[in-house]
Amino acid sequence: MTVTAPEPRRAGRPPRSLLSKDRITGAALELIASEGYEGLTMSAVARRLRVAPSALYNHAGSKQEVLGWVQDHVMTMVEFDAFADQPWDEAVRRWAWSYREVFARHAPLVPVIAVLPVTDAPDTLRMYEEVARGFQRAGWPEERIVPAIVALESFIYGSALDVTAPGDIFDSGTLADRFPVFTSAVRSATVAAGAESAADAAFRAGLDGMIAGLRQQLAAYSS
Amino acid sequence: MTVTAPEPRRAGRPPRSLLSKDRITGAALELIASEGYEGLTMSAVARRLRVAPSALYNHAGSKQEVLGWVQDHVMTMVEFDAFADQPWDEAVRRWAWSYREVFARHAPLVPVIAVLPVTDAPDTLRMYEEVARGFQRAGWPEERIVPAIVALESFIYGSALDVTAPGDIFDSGTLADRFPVFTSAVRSATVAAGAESAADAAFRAGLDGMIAGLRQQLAAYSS
DNA sequence: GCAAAATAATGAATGGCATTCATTTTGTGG
DNA sequence: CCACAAAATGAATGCCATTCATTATTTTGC
Repeated sequence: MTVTAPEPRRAGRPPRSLLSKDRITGAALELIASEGYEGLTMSAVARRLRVAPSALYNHAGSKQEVLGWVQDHVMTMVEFDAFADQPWDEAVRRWAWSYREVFARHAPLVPVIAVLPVTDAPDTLRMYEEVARGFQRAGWPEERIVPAIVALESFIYGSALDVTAPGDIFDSGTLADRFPVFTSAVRSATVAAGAESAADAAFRAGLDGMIAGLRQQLAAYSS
Repeated sequence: MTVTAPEPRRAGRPPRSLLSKDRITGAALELIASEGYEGLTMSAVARRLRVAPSALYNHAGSKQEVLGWVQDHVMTMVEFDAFADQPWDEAVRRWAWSYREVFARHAPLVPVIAVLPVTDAPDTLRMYEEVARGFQRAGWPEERIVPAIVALESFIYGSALDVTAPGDIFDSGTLADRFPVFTSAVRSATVAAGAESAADAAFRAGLDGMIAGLRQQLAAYSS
């Protein structure tokens, strides 16, 4: 009985194309899930697709571009359906919590987003469209919608990074006695947080605050 | 007349130490100022200090550690003196604007901060101490101070990233007609922003909102 | 005061990375 | 059917952080 040989592929265009934007994105996502972002290299993606690294460059111009595809896919995991049937406050709250959770698991994407235009990211645009409609329905004047969304997003991205921080990030160590107020406040907050993580407590406080503050701006505008 | 030869240094410990934490940090900061963060490599730092790259590793364990030193220095550029003599709202506002401006010029540090403990960053701790005191003086209960600061910081970091985004980041391109509400809102916001950048408008809206929302939480707590 | 150890430099690797290029093969449109 | 585009291989490039053996100097312990 003969085992089918590994049979390394010869050079030259294969009968049927081995790669595509979707296949590359899929392999990248699998890799991220199993190895994390440190494991996301062009070589690793190629290996997973049983292809030479250089083959990827027939489909993607750069690793950055692949990251852009990943990013657009990750955006589909953010839940924004609450905007369809919930009051504005509640919809924003659910959207924001989901958004943060997704990007906390994809923190290395956060700095990428800032640089990446949304132009070729249809799924990302779909989310923005729905969110903008939710704001509109709640009575937001058109020119204030985008600033409000951007402000919320900025908070969400920053908070997603905060989730990945080590729990003892504020440990002042040997310098504690030089900074008594802060040191005591950190201890006190840790105790008060209880089961909830410090990051969750901060996100809750900030999000509720921002929603209240934005609603207040809206009310001021309406009157 | 003889020119003093370049005289390459021989191997072996030099009479007087050429490197130190401060000198390395200084060289890194100069490099960042002139070349940006892409130019910040261990080789470039070494070149600027007229030293072999490997010499740096007698003083820093890794590039990450150097980045930590840079980060602590950058933190000293954030202005927080308003907490000494201004009402809470105004002090927070000034601190936040300054904080965002500094880190917009050092955006690549933002993801680093999230991971980096504050333990060995005395200047960073100095800022936190002063800010915490400001909150305390304004009547904040001890256990709510840190979550509020973290929430503000998260927003600030996210907004600093937003500043570096290209102006047309929300250009929906050929897909515009599929997302009419969002597309129109983007246009409308751009017009309304006028001279002010879109990022500034969003930051203003978000910051004012969050300050108002936090103040409201404080009031609810006090009563 | 002297030997041993710690310190701090050089210079030569190492291995990983994204990316480019010449080459080969195959599919496709005029 | 033929030229050209598309899609693969494999070799090479250059950059990067980091390690290690080596050397010279200072510091420290006896």
